[in-house]
Amino acid sequence: MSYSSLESKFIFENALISSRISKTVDNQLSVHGISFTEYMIMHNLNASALRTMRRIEIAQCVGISASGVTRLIAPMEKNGIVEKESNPRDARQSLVKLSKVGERLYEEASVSYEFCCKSLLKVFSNNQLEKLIELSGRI
Amino acid sequence: MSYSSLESKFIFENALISSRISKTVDNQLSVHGISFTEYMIMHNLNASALRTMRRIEIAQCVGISASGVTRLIAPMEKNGIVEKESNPRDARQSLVKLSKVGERLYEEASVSYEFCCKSLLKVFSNNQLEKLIELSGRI
DNA sequence: GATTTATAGTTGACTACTCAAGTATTAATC
DNA sequence: GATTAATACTTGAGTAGTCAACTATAAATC
Repeated sequence: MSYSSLESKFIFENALISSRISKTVDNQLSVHGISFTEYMIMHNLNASALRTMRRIEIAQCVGISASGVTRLIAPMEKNGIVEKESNPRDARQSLVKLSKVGERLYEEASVSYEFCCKSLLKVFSNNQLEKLIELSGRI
Repeated sequence: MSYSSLESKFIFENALISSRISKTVDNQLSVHGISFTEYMIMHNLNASALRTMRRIEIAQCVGISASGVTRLIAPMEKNGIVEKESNPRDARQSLVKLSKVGERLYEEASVSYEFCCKSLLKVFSNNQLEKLIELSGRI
């Protein structure tokens, strides 16, 4: 395959690689009944103060739109993974909180997720991984 | 944000970065009326012998399923970008050929694509890009 | 050469989003 | 303090795929 530049080559290959990665992760997480995006949300909720975030914050840190969050959170709430809370200071906001059930599910799924990440990246040394993270972080 | 390992950190960040990249590219290509995936298909068709490929080959080199190709190619055919051909040796196959119109559209879109890639990756030297391509190629 | 198995592609039903427009509320401005 | 502008979120309609089941054809096997 011919490329006009290194840049276009990287963009092409990155698209292929990351689609393969997210399919693998999705597949691995499906035994817990959740998607990669849902796992990312749970990860961010778990790491935040009070395990609570605003919907717009969630959108930003998983890279989807506000309406994407609305549609994604609805079934998670129905399944008891997250709970809806309101901010008494601002009635526009609808806060999302990781429930006890969600916390346990997150911990279980994390085992699969970690395993999956390690096996996807097993060819790399820690040094190489750090280099890769540093480089791609600049994009 | 806390991560359990370098591996999981990379997988998370890669997902965010590549979603941002493909949104940017999609946006840039939208002035030509095509998506990133369509551009990738045209790129592969243009690079192949006789500018013709089987649908399964297309699926593999852009990372989508066979049915995804069917649905993606249909409107491209309607718009005259590609043409359907058949293989006299194997009646199951339905070949896809880049038309003259498609070829010109590809060349025009390539200008935008190249520009977009370069501006996304302008922080990197050629050496760094090669390192990045080499490293991520191992995944 | 009939049957069984594999391959190429399509279709229906679904998921996971997107954008544009709308509602509700808060903040800024006059 | 009324009006305007901005923010937070939801909703309807649409896009870009997925998977499982199907049809058609070709290749392998008996």
